[in-house]
Amino acid sequence: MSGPLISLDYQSRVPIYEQIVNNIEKYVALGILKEKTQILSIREMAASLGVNPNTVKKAYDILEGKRIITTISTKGTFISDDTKTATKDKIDREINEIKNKICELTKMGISKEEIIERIGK
Amino acid sequence: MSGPLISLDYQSRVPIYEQIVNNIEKYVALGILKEKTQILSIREMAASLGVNPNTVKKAYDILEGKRIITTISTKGTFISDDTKTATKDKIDREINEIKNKICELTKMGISKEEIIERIGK
Amino acid sequence: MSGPLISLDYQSRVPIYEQIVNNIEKYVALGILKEKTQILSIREMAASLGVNPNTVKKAYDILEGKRIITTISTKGTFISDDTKTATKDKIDREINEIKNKICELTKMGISKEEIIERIGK
Amino acid sequence: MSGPLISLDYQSRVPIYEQIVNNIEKYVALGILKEKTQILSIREMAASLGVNPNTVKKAYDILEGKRIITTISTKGTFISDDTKTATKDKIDREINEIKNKICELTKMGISKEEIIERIGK
DNA sequence: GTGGTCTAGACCACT
DNA sequence: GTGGTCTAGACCACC
Repeated sequence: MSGPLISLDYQSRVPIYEQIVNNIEKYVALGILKEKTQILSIREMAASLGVNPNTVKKAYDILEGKRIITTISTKGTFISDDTKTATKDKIDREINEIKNKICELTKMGISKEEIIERIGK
Repeated sequence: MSGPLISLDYQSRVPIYEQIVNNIEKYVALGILKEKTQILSIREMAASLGVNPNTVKKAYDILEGKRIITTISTKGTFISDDTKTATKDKIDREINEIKNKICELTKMGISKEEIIERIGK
Repeated sequence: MSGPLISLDYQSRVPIYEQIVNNIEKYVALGILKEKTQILSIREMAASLGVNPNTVKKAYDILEGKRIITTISTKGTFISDDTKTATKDKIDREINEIKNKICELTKMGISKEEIIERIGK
Repeated sequence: MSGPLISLDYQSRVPIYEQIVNNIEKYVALGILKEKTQILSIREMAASLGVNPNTVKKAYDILEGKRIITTISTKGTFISDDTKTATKDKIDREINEIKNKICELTKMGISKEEIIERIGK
């Protein structure tokens, strides 16, 4: 079994397990990982990334807490039946962060027009 | 001597000294801390925040490296004479992050119009 | 041949074979599965639950040990002639667990009256 | 620094880290561990229980997820400022479990009076 | 000293 | 084979 490429940055302050979480979250949001799809087993994922299985386990635990994946012992790990809420949450969070940043910029005296112009098309 | 409120999040992965740096950088960019203004001494800042003076020292060292503040022996610590470049850098970084986030959202299938609408005015 | 619905929770820490045991124990105690009734064969049960026959085998072995079911070679598997002791044991265990829980609640400062009220009728 | 005794059962199917969670949850619900109290550090707790620090870490992570404790890096671990909701949740769960058990018993043909009688006063 | 992360590897139960 | 737990111990940043 294979899967989409997960990219890790070992220099980042973001821990490996969280990068794995973010990557999978992103692929689910992008629709690349579809509901009920089986994903790599902990051992496979660990081998493919060159990290320790425990690190992958921690990532999977967090994803399970976020209801993005479901784990069936001795069967494997699967994308949840319903990923819509999780995806919606992620989008909401992103929109909010953009709002905050724009808010900060306007407080610094940058006009909305200027922001839009600088962001480009 | 007092100063604008610096907010610390002890749960954050961002170290305290860096949060202090970010806070002061922000207040300078916002024009709340103006050029040549004297800011709290290391000891005062440490006391007001309830953190170790070494932590504040580290923050001030970094701010000095970024030429945002200047320490004059026996006189105290002051916002630099020229904060324009530092502010410009910060704005550039913010704009870039917004760009990235918008890029991610469009990849998730959210149209530019929808993003604009959801951000509001 | 069919039978009452057996519900499995793959997320539970309780192993599948034990969940099967508990389900059948419960149906016997409830009188839904009556004495001398024939139940599904290992293969049928396995197929109907979508689990491995070995898992069902293990459950049936345990039930047989508890004298709740009896297997007659080439004939099939049946609820035992006498299920009263098994049922009585199960009730005793339940009562005990309720006692323990009430005990914990009172230690937390919840009065007997409050517990009774909150449980309802 | 010391703290209330935490009892572990190594034979139990309930993992060590979860037993630690349950113990601390219980002490908080009982009011033995009060809000803002500092609890044993990961290393101290590990030493006092004779388990690995990672096991304690996992327990503390879960408790933090349940907002029962708060961790301040380099400072230590503390009972949350507000434990009322957590305690209320725990009580609600207990009540619910009692309800379920009573429900099962009545379905087995045990009358409410009989249950009350057997539980005792 | 504190917590946070990660590795390496073991053992277990379940299927 | 799978996931679940646990140990032992390392290294790190922060304070």
